[in-house]
Amino acid sequence: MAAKSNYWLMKSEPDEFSIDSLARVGREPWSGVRNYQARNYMMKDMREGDGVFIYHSSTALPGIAGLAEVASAAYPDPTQFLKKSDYYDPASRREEPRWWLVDIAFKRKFSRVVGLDEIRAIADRLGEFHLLQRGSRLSVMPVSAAQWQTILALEKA
DNA sequence: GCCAACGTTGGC
DNA sequence: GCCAACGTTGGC
Repeated sequence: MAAKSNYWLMKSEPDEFSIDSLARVGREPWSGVRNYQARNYMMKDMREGDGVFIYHSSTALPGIAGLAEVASAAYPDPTQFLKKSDYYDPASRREEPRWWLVDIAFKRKFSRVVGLDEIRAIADRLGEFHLLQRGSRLSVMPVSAAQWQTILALEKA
């Protein structure tokens, strides 16, 4: 059996949904992912209790803003069936939903945002990391245990 | 606001 | 099945 990652990074634009939003609500369905690779990670590989870095994108200081954990098994993203939703997908059918998600629960806001520039500066210690790959756009990606620990230490640095 | 990179769509 | 056009992402 293939080893599953126990750690993840999930991107969000803080104007839409931030670590503070998550702290406020406590728990949130991670709706709106419309990329098959990102969906597959949520649908097939995530397990309840897995650790999640919450990453803020498209903002003045892009970087990791805090920690969450996977709080549910995967289930169909309800927004795909809502005609008024930005995430409505007319091609998806209830008998065979195309888009799946998991719930995410708030764990901790970082004392400071660990910036993308800082993470990039230690790229050689992190090894292969999708976030740092050229043209990276994936919004849900695996993080190795070593990367998880290294980035947690960076917060305190 | 710009633009490079990427995924998806659709004509053929 | 190819690939140009298009829309989106996301850092800068």
